[in-house]
Amino acid sequence: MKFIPLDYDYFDFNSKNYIRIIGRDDKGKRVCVIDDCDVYLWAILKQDVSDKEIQKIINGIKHLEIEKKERTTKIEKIEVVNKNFLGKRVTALKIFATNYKDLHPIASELDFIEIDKRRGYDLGFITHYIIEKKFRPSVWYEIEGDLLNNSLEFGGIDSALDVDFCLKLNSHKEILEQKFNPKVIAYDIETDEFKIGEGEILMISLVSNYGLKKVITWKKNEDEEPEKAPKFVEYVKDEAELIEHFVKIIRKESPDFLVGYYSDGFDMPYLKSRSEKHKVKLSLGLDDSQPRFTRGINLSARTSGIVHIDLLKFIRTAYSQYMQSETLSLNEVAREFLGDKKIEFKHRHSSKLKGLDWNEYYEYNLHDSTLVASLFEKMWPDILGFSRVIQEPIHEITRNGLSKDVESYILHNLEKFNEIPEKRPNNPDVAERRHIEKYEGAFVLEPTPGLYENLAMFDFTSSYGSVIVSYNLSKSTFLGSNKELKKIPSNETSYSIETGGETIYFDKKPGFIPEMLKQIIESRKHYKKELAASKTDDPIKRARSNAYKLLANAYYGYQGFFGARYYCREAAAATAAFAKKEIKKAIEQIDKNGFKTIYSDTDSIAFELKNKNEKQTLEFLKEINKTLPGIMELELEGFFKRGIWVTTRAGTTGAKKKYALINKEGKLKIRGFETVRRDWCKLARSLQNKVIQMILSDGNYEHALTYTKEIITKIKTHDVPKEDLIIRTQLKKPISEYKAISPHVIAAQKMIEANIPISAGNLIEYYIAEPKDKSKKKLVRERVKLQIEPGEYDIDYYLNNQILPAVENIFQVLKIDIKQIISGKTQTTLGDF
DNA sequence: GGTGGCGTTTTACC
DNA sequence: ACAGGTAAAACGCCACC
Repeated sequence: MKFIPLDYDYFDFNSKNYIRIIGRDDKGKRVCVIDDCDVYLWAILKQDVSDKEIQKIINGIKHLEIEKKERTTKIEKIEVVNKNFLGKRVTALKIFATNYKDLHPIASELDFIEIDKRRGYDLGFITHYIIEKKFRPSVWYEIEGDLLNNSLEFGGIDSALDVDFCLKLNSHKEILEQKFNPKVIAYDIETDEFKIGEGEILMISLVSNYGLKKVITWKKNEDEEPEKAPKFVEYVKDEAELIEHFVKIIRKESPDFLVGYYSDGFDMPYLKSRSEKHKVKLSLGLDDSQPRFTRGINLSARTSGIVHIDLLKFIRTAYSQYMQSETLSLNEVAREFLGDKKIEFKHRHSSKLKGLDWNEYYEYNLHDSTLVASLFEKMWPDILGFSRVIQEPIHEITRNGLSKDVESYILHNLEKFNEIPEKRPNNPDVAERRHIEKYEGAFVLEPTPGLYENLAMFDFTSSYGSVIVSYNLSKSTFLGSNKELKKIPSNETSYSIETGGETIYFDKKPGFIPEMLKQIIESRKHYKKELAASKTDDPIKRARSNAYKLLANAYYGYQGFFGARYYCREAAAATAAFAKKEIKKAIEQIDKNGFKTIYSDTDSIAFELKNKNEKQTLEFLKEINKTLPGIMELELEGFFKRGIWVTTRAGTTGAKKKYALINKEGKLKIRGFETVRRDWCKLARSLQNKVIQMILSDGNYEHALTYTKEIITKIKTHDVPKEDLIIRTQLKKPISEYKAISPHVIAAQKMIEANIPISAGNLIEYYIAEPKDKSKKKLVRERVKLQIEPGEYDIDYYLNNQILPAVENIFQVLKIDIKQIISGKTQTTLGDF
């Protein structure tokens, strides 16, 4: 039969590990596949251990047993194998045992002096299985096996599972490109208290991608006539019945994916807590099991056989760095991806709702699930693509961070290099790495403030990634520094770079990490090209391209990340240093060839064309690319009609990471300015945006100045609506942990006093109000008010701390002193002094 | 007890 | 739990009057 594996789980039977995969066949039937695989770990031997000694070790460990309450784990066999570890040839013992969970204690028992390292016991059984059997998630297979039909094998697993077929796998063969339309249900709960354990679940909405659309609720107002409720509403008796009914629907529909938004942290734990309270079973699993929660700071909820997805988590790692949205609220994310938005609904406690208010509430609840379902449809190609590229199941792919994604990719590709996996760092290792001094990072050129015309911008494609590949920078290729090496490696065989006052060396013989990254970058290029060439958009190909792009961009950060298996601070430092060297070289070339560099940051260079035209610039680009090392490549980011760079607030130097460009079509590219910062009020941001836009399109300040004066007048006459003055700042940690009590901390305290639940991660909104007593209240935080608090805004604050700083430096480039205009004085020229 | 100056903390961006 | 670089606001603290 044809089969696509979706949900991976494992169980023990007769003390051995079995994998249980649930997926679908091509007819849409639910299928469960049982399989097992070799379980082993590696003991890497020291160099030149004799055969006799090896035999002695084997004899010493082959009778090793790990006694556990529920099982005894034994060594099954031991092989001697030639492998690579961190690029070096090693002889290793492949020690097969009966249970993966006991590999760690076995490793601890291997205390022979000839054994150098123990590896391969900390991958997690599912990852180990996928590597071992190459039965990869989210890919179609032609499979063959023995049907289990009320069989007693595996403790009667098939009869306990709610699937159409259950079989023991004999063989599997990948099939190319077969379409898969998953069955998806999005869900969302509404409660009358936000805190888990303190309120009741009022209603649950369910929306599928095949027509299901429901709100289940036990809340109806007595004076409401039920026939007036929308058709999609289904009433139940009470909260307990609500949960039972929800479970019944999910189990009956048996979707592949149950999708929520922040559902790992809210909906699922809430459901669990309420079901415990009412002593009803939340048996969402196909094996009748309840959701399992992984402990740790970040809750994650796993339902057996039905993959539970918290879309928020996937969005955070896969998209957020490329998104415009300032928060990851469902509302804003839906607006960005779907152009849709949440139905406005003022949340009130359920006791305050009456009559037809409830209908609005139902609609609102349903709409949230509709949004989640649509978002899922949009993101599904990426989820599938990520799962296939990284080779981890969808449950993991949708929750992992970038470092985990990179690491999984590496682990699943080690075999091509005959590599034994490196271990996870232990706590002392991590602690030590975290305390190592930071290394020097990117190069940022200080711009000369001014208004420039006729510009171009180049940037390095996958900059750091291409440096890692071109200079072969990784843990396994790092040779050491001049301070510790007895013999300095030659230029023929190594790359060298200065960083932190020493010279460090990397082998030229390609290492497996740069080689893998090279593959990633090439694949990305390949898919991108294919996409550009085809007339129709292929979401699956686009997704693959996206996955490779994300991986390529995260590799550098991964090597410098303290939690990484393949952590290598030197490789990360060298990457930054080589990138710096290359971009400086490129700037030199640009200036030597008749252009004039204005600004550069990390991997991009903005310059004036001067007397050259666009065609000549592109020809120059081709030429410079011929001189770049390895796979490094510059590309054109764009041509621009005009651009502005300003001074810092202190006014003495050019401000870095802050500029605005406009192209011939009038499209703006604004970086770093307050316009793009969410912790500035709307008024200041939109004014700055307008001013930038007017100056860049006109090339002079007349319109911008007139407009600014209008805004100033509005502020002075208290004519600005409060919502335009709201400042939004994220609360990054619990209130008690703040050493400096800034305005947003005060606002957060006020919210708690007003019974508005907030916690770390929330956006805090407030405005600065006029002080009652003008003489006192010097500090900004003493004038903080929440939007719901009555009061007038503080004119001085908004003029001097929001409006003025937003436009001052921009006008200053055009020699206009906006400060004088704000303070109401007439313009003075130097001549007046 | 207020003020100026400078360092520190904090956020958000590149 | 990817990295470092940078601007800027506001607080915190101390010397000083």
